[in-house]
Amino acid sequence: MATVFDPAFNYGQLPSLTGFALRRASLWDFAGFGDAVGDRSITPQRYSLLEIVSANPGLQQIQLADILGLSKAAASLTIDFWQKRGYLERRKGEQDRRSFGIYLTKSGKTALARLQERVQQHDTELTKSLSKDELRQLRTLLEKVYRH
Amino acid sequence: MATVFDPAFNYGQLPSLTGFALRRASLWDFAGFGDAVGDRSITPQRYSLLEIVSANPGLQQIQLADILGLSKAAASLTIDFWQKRGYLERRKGEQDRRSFGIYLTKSGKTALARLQERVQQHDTELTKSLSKDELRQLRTLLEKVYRH
DNA sequence: TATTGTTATACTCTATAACTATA
DNA sequence: TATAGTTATAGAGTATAACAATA
Repeated sequence: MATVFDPAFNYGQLPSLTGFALRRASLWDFAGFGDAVGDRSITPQRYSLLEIVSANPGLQQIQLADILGLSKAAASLTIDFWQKRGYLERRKGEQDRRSFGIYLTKSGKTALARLQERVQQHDTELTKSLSKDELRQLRTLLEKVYRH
Repeated sequence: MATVFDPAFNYGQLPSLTGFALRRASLWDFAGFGDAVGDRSITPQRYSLLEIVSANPGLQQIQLADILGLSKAAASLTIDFWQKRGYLERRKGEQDRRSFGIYLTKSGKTALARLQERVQQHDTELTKSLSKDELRQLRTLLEKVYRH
């Protein structure tokens, strides 16, 4: 699939940019993600929401939107996506009846466990050319970049 | 803007994934790119095309599409974007009159030089929390990831 | 017949804004 | 009046397919 780097061409200043390297690595990851989890409609973005719901049961949709950097409309649609599959449910808030708490369903928990395995495998595959030590280094350096 | 990481929430398994870290760093870069170059319609993707044309004058559109992982239609539109600004031109091929060679115009060269400066600054800003040595390490490790 | 590039069309993902229901 | 969520709509950016020109 997607050409990530073709040595036959000159990339000009691009190889001197860390942003370009980050983008290529990220696209490379993205390109294999859907196949790795066995369903191309499951994107890293959608998977992230499921993970965050799992780790923080009962969040409001607007909070999920904030965490993921989405509009509330987009968050709503992402929740729809998982709800249609029976993995997430909206529970009417008891104190504040305008809002919902978002929860994994029982089958959502099972499905997520299976997804986590495959995502883990995919991630291991992504970084297979790195030693354990190099992997730890990479993660530390990446965190320094975005955790300003 | 965009929340990249909010310590108030639990990110579940996500922080254990290198792919997730790559994505966050890349989005963080992307988020500031348009403002850094002073024009939000200039995306990393569009900038990349301009760079590659500059470094490989005369490529066919289909080659640019290949390098950037785009359809030929998308490459055509990206070239349109720059051509409308007077930065790129299509020159009819002399041997093969079906195709064009893509070239920077004179004002394109000037504009690119200015863009390169700003992109460079943006990239420096992106990685300002890393020492020279750490930056070199990061680049080496990233290359290992996507240059399988 | 095959290939380069353009155009038409459609799809996905996103945001904004208008709306409903609660507060 | 303000807020949580939904829905309508529109705008990017992408791909595929049909097309024109040329090989």
